[in-house]
Amino acid sequence: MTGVRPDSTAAKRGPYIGTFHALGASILRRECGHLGRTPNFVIFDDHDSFDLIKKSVKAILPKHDGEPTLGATARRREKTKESPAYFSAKISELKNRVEEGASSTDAENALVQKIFASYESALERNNAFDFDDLIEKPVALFLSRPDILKKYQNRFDAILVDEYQDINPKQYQLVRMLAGAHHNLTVVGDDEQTIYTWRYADIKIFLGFERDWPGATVRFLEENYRSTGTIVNAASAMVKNNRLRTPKKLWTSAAAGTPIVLYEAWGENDEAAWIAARIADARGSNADIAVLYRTNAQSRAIEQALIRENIPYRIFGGLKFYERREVKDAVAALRYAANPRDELSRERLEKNLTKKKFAAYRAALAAAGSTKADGAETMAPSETLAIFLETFGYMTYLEEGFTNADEREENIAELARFAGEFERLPDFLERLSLLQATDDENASAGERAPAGSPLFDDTAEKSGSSGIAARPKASSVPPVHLSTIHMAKGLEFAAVFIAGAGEGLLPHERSIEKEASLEEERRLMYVAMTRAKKSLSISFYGLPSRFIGEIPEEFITFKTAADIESTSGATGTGGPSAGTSRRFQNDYDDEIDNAEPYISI
DNA sequence: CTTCAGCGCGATAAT
DNA sequence: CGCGCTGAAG
Repeated sequence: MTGVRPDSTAAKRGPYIGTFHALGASILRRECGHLGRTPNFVIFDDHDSFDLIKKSVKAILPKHDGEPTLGATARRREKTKESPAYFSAKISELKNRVEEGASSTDAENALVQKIFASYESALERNNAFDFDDLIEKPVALFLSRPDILKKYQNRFDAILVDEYQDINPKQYQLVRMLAGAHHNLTVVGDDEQTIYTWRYADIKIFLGFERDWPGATVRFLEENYRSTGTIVNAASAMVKNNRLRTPKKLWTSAAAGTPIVLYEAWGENDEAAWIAARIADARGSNADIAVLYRTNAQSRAIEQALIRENIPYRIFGGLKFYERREVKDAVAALRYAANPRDELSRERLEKNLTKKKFAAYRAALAAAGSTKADGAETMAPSETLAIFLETFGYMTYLEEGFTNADEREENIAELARFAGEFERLPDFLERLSLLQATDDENASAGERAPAGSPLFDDTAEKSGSSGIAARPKASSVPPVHLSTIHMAKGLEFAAVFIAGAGEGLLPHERSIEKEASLEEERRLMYVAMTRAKKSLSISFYGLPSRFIGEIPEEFITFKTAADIESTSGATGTGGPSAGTSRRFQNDYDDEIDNAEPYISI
């Protein structure tokens, strides 16, 4: 979301550019006093808030322990109702939707409300907000305090929302409030690319724009300036199979270009090897290349293959850096130092690293803090981190307790390096909270650095260069981009590989039953395909994705692992039992290997 | 009261 | 692989 002031004030201040969550965090930083928090509040990530919800559930629900042998049935029951996961989803829904009629039964509702209330007070007690709060709490505040809202309405003379098809009701409520005075609102989006309904994105908001904003001007952009004719036509034909869509006729004046290459692999390692080999061939000619996949776990095989071929890559998202155990421990220590009310972090440290060591840490903090005017909260992050490592004997702990201690130590070192970029602990922690998966080394080169100015001049919101990344790279060729399809939204690459385009993965098995979620998977495939400018390759193993079958044959060149083997003079003339591709495989792929090759185009 | 080792289970997508 | 639970030892 972007807010602009075109007048003289704006010229000085510049536009604010940020995600909804970053904007919300900025607002809360200033206004948290109205919400029972102090400005050093922390932002709990999903994991933290889930833990907190679990505690609320445990405290409120009569525990149904009984016989230990009946654990299986109890578990099954937990899966549906009474489970922390259920309440977590409910609470998130309550925070993201705008109040309408209650849909569940009264009794169920009462229980949810009770746990919700308990969770909310726990958050406040911890001086914390969760992710959903970053939008929800500013909205709630603006509802009760129009005078505060006015201040923010005056901050922006114009607002632009990008990727508008993925806005959710609470975010929309925030936009309506901020644009409420001047109605100077521009939105950009494509309903065909809605891929976040599971985060409560609601396409009705997009479609209702003209109704909500009388006098709005709508411009259609049906000419595609990005991709070759082949890619545009193939993707359009595929996505036309969705029932829920607004008809459009996408076109391009670009040449047809090369056909889409479709590769049937034996298994995920063979697929990865094929992708890596093709990238190795193409490097130099294609400047930017991406490998896109549905689930983060798929990156592992591809990473290994790229390493084998000596191809530098950058991975986006995935097993998030800050979710690793050692990073979480260190961050918990920092959070606690900044915010002693953070019980969750305290408990983590006590449980993982013993209470005794935690007590030593707290004492060391107090000692260090007493030499400072403002206490420990304003220590430099590096300083606090050093105290943590020292008092917990953390490096020794890693070396003694883990086989991959080296890697974990490197992660700590990386965290320390990053911490060194910040002077104030709260700034560092906020950056970590919002950073999440979108770490990007390029930001330090200025490319993706936040271009906007702070929300208000008086807040010292330092935007240090971000970047937590640890991947080998060299050479002048840009590294290959690895990410989920979700994370590639809005990006483009000369060459794109879509990996794992088989039934079960894309569409994902958890989405094939309901039509709506299946159609979202199809839009996901559409997003993936249309990231490519010149060259698109799709690969799979096992059953090919139904979406592949929806691409007209004329756009596709088909290859199989067996083809590659016979043309490269290897033994085995195809057939699923050919053993030569074994060298790419490991034990996990057996079931997949034995599947019949099957193609329906 | 604290700590630790052992076991069984579940694991889409992410700000 | 990372968790929560268990039971037993420190």
